[in-house]
Amino acid sequence: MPTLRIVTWNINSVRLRLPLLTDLVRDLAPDVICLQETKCPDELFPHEGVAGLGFPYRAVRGMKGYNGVAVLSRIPLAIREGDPDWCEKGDCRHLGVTLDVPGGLDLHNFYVPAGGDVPDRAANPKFAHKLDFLAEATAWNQARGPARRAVMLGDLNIAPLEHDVWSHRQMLGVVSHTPVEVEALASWQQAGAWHDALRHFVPPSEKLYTWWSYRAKDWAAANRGRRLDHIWVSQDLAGSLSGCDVLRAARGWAQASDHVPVMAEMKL
DNA sequence: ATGGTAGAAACTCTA
Repeated sequence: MPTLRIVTWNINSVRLRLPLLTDLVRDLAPDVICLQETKCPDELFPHEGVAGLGFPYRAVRGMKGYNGVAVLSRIPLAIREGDPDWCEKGDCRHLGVTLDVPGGLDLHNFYVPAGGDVPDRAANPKFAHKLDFLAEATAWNQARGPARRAVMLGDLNIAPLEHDVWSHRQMLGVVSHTPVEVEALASWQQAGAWHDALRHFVPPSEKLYTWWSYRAKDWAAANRGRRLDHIWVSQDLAGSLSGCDVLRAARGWAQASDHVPVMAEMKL
């Protein structure tokens, strides 16, 4: 039974942190790596460096300065055509591919808008964009029906559960954990009947973070993290899940991203 | 109520 390891990581500049991918590959041995915030136009993507790490199949969707997603794979893949241009912005926040495994496997790599600082749709256009993006994604999944043989992952910029943040009470008014965002994410998850691969293994009573702010004096001592990065699988794959990992040590690497890699393993 | 840090890019935006 072939094992498939999939990693999602908001790398926060693929060119700056290309050397850290070596450490990620060493520590997690992924078959597929999904990146967000590559901040790199496609013509400048470091293809040779990534190929040298053992990822001959790559799909990239980047732009200058902001956003950008990429899928790096040991397994052949095809870029999905016809997926939406979210909020008609052309801003490189989604890349859908089909992996060439027996039976095929759809993989959707998302970078959901962060949403700015003020959790008010009327006062803050970035928050409105985040909610609109989530509503579009929900409608998209609703129209397609429950996902089958599919993985949905990325930096979703929402920490949905009480123990996905360091203090539920103190975070209720902070963008990423407000009730309106949490409800929107739950609607999306329900629309696709997605199964949370990390919480499949880690009980909801246990704290679990994938992001720690750059602004803390000592991120590890303060440990005021949030679980913003997610891996969801379709219900038909839930029984195939065989493990997961959050590479917390990556937050302590030299020139670290503020997000750490998150891995799910399944026996296909 | 505010500022703290980081990256890309280019004198400012986004997170």
